[in-house]
Amino acid sequence: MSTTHYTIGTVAKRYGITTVTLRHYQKIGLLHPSFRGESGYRVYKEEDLSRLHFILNTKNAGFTLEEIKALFFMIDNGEPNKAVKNLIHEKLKSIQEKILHLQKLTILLEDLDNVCHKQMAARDCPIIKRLRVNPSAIS
Amino acid sequence: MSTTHYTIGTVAKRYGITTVTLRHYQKIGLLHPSFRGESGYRVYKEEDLSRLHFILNTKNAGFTLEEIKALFFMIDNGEPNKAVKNLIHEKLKSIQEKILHLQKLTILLEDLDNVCHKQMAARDCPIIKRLRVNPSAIS
DNA sequence: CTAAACTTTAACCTTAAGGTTAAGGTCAAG
DNA sequence: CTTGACCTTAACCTTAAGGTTAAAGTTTAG
Repeated sequence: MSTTHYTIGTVAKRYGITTVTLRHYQKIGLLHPSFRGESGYRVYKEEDLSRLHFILNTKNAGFTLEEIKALFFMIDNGEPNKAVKNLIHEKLKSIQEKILHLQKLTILLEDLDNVCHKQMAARDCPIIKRLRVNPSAIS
Repeated sequence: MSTTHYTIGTVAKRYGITTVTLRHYQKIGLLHPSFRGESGYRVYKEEDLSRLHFILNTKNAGFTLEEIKALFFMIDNGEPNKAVKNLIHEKLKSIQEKILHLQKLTILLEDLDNVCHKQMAARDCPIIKRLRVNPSAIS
């Protein structure tokens, strides 16, 4: 039950991040160390690490730091789970849109690739001509 | 064969961009007006508009302004088309990676969504617990 | 001729998520 | 006790692609 204390560097190493990142998280109000030692050094406790876990995992799940802050707010204020689900649904929607856009780009680029022959000089390449001349070749 | 001249605002309106954008393109060396009038105003000619077409189309195709600069360099220096194709292939590869990543995220988020019930308080939500507790639940 | 609309420049702001640097204080090991 | 590793802060830099603002000069329409 010994309440273990960690300095910023120790925490950073353990989680594969940098001390700059931890200070940044503090500055934007995402993760504050439990307290400061006499020297003014940040002191992190287990519960801080748990919170950091959450942050890193959620970030990895594609949420921005701002969104994670919103999540914490919901959790701390006992808001209904519905809000959390909504956030996830919005995320899913925006991801679907991104995927769709990228798939369109893929088709376009493959198309451009096909009309183009290796030996040609770049300035004569149909890719170039097509991009240069036709205003609505690409949407 | 009248060489038509355009001011920056006219060009911007015609292409649905702003004058800021045009100045920006000039600053980064992407598009220079053919010359300046007596007043110092930028004067764009047809060939500048053609180049602008190319820029906007290519940008829409997912290339960054830096990459478009590189394309212009290839074209101007008569580099072989192979270089252009290579750029496209790299673009395609990075797009595929992005799509894959987004698809993984989708699965993860749908998974989280499913384990979560609307009525619960956010702090008790399995989503939250899962994200909080398990360091490797998310990759 | 005058007011509105347009243009010029430089310099700063924006998002996201930190990185870098400077100038200094602190802690642990030898 | 001193050296090196670690910590502090503030302030600025980074990417991408512009947006905003200010203070001034120019052009055009009524």
